[in-house]
Amino acid sequence: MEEKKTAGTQIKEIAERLGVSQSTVSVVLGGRGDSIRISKETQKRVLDMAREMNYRPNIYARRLRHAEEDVPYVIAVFWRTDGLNSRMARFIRGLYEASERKNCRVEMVIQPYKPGDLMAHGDMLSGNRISGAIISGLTTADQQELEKGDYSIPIILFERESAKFHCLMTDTFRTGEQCLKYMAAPEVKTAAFIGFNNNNRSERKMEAGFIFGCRDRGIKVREDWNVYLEYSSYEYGYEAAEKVLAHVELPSAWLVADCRLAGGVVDCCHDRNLRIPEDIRLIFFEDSGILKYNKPPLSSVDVPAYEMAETALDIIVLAGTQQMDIPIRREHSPLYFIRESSGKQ
Amino acid sequence: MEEKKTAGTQIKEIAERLGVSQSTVSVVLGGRGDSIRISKETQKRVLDMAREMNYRPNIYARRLRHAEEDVPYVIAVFWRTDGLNSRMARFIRGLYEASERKNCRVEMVIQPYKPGDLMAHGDMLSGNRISGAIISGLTTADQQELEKGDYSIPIILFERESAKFHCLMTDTFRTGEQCLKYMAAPEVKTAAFIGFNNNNRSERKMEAGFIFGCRDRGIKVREDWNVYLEYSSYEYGYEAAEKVLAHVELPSAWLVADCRLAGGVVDCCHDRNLRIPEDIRLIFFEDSGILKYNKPPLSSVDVPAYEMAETALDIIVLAGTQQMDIPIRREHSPLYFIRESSGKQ
DNA sequence: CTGAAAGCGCTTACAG
DNA sequence: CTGAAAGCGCTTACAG
Repeated sequence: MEEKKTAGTQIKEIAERLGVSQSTVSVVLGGRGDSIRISKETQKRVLDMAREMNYRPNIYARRLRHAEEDVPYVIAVFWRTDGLNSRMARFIRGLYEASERKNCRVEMVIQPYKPGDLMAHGDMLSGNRISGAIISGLTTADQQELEKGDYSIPIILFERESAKFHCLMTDTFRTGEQCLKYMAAPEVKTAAFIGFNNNNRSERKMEAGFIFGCRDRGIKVREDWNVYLEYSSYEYGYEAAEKVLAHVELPSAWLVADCRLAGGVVDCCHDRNLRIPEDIRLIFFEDSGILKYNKPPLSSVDVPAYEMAETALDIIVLAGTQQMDIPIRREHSPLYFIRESSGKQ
Repeated sequence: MEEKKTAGTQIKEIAERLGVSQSTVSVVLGGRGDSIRISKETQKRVLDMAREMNYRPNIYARRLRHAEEDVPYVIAVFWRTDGLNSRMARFIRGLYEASERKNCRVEMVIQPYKPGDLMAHGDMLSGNRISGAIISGLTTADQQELEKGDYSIPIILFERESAKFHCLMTDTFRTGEQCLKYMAAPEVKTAAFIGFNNNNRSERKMEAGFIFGCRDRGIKVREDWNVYLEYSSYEYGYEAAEKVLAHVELPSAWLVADCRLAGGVVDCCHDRNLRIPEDIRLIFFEDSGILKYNKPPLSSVDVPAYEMAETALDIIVLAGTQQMDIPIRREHSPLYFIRESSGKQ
């Protein structure tokens, strides 16, 4: 009465209904019915009943039973569905190779989530179901919900500030300054930042660093020249470039917060007969394959996914034994890919 | 004596060494020492011993203990480390969204592997540790090793033929024919295929389809015009284009087996003052972001990762209850992205 | 050919 | 504040 049963069917139930023993059911369901010489008829009855009762084996019970020699770290990687791109793949690779270098077994569970709906997978984070979690692409709302919970596993946020969880980030303020530095030149008169509406602190700091860099160098930049977009696409990039061009004086230096805007930005400049980098200097955030082989090659700056993966693994391993009351906060330097579009050095 | 113990430390051992009970150790290690009011001293002793003995909790035991209401399918996705790109991310997304549509819980474990070394992770496939496996990027050698084993879970190969495992593929012969059809025109005189050395049947069939299509239309194509590369990169693409250009008569139509060659191929044509598509028509295999925004936009054909993910999930769910003696083989139609580079339709 | 029982490693009432 | 015991769902010797 009191005791709640699990929702799913278990082997025991199948056995009871059929009036056979658990082992018989287990063996048949495990595909070893023939080798153990269970009668064909019994096998069929078991299989039919399993189907009828919609039986699904509990993988965790099986694994426990098999008692693996070397228990792996089970690491959940939460990634936004709209960010499932090559950067995610790079991160996975980084995590894999870090685990090889450290010679520790890792099982990577990738858990996509819809922005704003992270907590739909909240049960994964509680009850010690995993060794640790890495969460990327968090929105402010998701983070608020997340912070409400109480977790006993290490949780690592990417590019987000938190007093409660471990944070791995790039120093974006400095990145903004540095990007301006790469593009600055005596002839550069104005600058602009093309970013997003979504209230992301990390990006704001990049913008701030960029603007302060401009101030230091006497390059004009005004908040109302900057453009804030809803979304990243070719079309938005084109439109953003048009808007900026309505204001800035040439030559100008632009820091663009997402490489998926690159095609549109570059084409707009081209359509207006503006030369890159002579008239417009450009650096994009995130280094995708489109940039390097553009004419001219486009400069970019990217998150060091590879190193961040290694640090994340370090934290999870450490948290395995250490009691970590104070969350770790680590800033990595970004990766700069300086090519022609930002002007000659 | 007989009985083998697991390699790792268990809570029981810690408790024995410390002369306390398992529950005490469990509670402290679970981070609930304070709320259960275990003395600070005991807590410290437990924590220290756990560290000393290098204790790592068995996640599977924990999960079993928590007896989740709804047991998920645990699906391992094997992916080659050198192929961890946006296509993998797209596939993960396809699998995730398919699981949502079907309303069935899926835990995706992504297991990167080095080509030629798949079986280093072979234990994951045996002993019913997972509900099913999807293997992408298999080399011939890896497949041979794989076929030797005996598995009771559904294993699904991507773009590989097998009599033993389920196979999800695109009809590449037809793809080759179809690509030629898109590029064929009265003025096209010759054609060439740029591919790889690696003996991949799927690609060979694409080449064959392409060549037979040429034959049907009286377009000249000779095996020694075709180029087979070691690797995919800008440089190899450039080099390949140079080699082909030493032979073919213009205008010509090329089917190029990997989009990462695109930059080099396009630049080589450009450097020789050849126009796309007037002099050279091009279609690439795999649709990456570089293609669409090239000048001119490049045509491509790609694997329908999204649909394949859905079919893969179907198979795994089906195999959960059904005894599937005969492996399923399913051919999906590829996705064509026909743009300017293949000539006007 | 089939069944009863042990046990994988953990957590959690419950009793003291 | 701590310990003994039950049990999560499964598989596998072992005995019949």
